Amino acid sequence: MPTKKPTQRPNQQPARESPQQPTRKKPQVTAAPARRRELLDTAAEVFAEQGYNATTVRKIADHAGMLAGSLYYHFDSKESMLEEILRSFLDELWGGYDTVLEAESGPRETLEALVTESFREIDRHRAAVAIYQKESKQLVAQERFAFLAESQRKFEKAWLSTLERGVAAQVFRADLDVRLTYRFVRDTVWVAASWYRPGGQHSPEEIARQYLSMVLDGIAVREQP
Amino acid sequence: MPTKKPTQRPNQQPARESPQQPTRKKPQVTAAPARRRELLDTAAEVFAEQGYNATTVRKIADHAGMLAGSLYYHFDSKESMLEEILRSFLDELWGGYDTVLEAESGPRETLEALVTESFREIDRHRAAVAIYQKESKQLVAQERFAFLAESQRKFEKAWLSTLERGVAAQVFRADLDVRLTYRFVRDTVWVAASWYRPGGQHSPEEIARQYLSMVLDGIAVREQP
DNA sequence: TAACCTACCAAACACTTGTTAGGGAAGGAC
DNA sequence: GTCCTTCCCTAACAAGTGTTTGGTAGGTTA
Repeated sequence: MPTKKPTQRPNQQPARESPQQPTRKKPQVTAAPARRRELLDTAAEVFAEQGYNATTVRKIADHAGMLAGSLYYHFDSKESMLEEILRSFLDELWGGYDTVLEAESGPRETLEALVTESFREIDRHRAAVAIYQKESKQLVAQERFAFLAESQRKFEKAWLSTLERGVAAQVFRADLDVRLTYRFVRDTVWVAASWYRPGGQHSPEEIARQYLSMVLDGIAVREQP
Repeated sequence: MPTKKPTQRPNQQPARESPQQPTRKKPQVTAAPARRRELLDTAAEVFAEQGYNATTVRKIADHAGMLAGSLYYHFDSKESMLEEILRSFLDELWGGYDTVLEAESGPRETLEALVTESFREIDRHRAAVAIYQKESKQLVAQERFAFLAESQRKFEKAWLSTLERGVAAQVFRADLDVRLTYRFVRDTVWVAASWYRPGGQHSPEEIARQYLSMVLDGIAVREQP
């Protein structure tokens, strides 16, 4: 009664380059990643829109055109979907961040690059970012999501050290509480994921430019000589 | 911490013959507000900490030292608790905002007053603000929570007009997208509820002061002799 | 004294939740 | 053809969900 017509989709390649062990019924981790990613993407959309707890596996299955039980052919559990979504997002995020940090530019250039990179990630992983924002606080308590805490520590260290370098180099103001500034910049950037829509009138780089202009120079008109 | 699980499978059919009886007294709306507020406060804490959907009425009852069913002596439903929490918060918020707006000060003073008032509300209604931040987006769709949408419109109007007045008066920069600036300021302020803890080392006014300093003047050092 | 009200408990109810077994259609491999 | 793998469906399960009903201890009033 509550089920819809399952949509048949033209199948793709049966990529099979690695002969499986005789272990039965566990294709989840090694199966063809195409359909897997597809399902994870739709799951991420629903998670982001309705919240993780309010999202039932039946809703995800609906959006994917299949039934709830069928999801368990691809994934171990609802929670493992969430974990994989967040993991792959953080992996890519840190790929970009590490590149920026290893460049060892000046503090202002580093901050600009971090902000720009962040908006690019929001552009590419809008759903994952929204989920991260909403749920990470409750998830870090679980052992399974301990990698979130580690990421947060790295994150804080990267931003704080950049800000402190800037204060030392006298390019950032010294009269501000650095931790407050950190939270200010961090939140300012990431909250954008809640309203940002890819394909809008502003590119990620353009948004980053304006945000940086506000954060660095403020919104007040400067007194001119 | 007594936890029982009396769930049973087999069906039962107890005698049930309760015809039209005089409707039971429903003191929910008119009862002594003391206990009511007490329960709403603990409910708000749990909602804020665990998220509305992840919070069961049994958890709320646990925190209040009673059983789940007993909550229904005071409230109609779980949802009505949420509604009352958000309603009373918004009522007080607009009490403060309207006072600021009716003063009709200059744009910069108005913005400063709005930000300061916002941090005061975060200080007084931390839980409600956190709930509002997390859940309002999904709630506005429901007719019951239409008052959230109305509040958002008023909110946006108040901030946007203040910013536009400031641009016209040449106290705020004209080269920025006003809507982007609005979201920037709005998010910057309210996200603070996610990490702010009352009784910390910074008073709401002090936090407002530093935030305003960053938003208005930026975090970069100004070039000055 | 009895009647009444307040604020709770105890126990269930109907429904939803994530999850699991078993099965089967489609298609390539042999 | 037969075998095997992939991918999904049908149909249930047990635990958990918000909520309702009836009852009751203790205080207040008549």
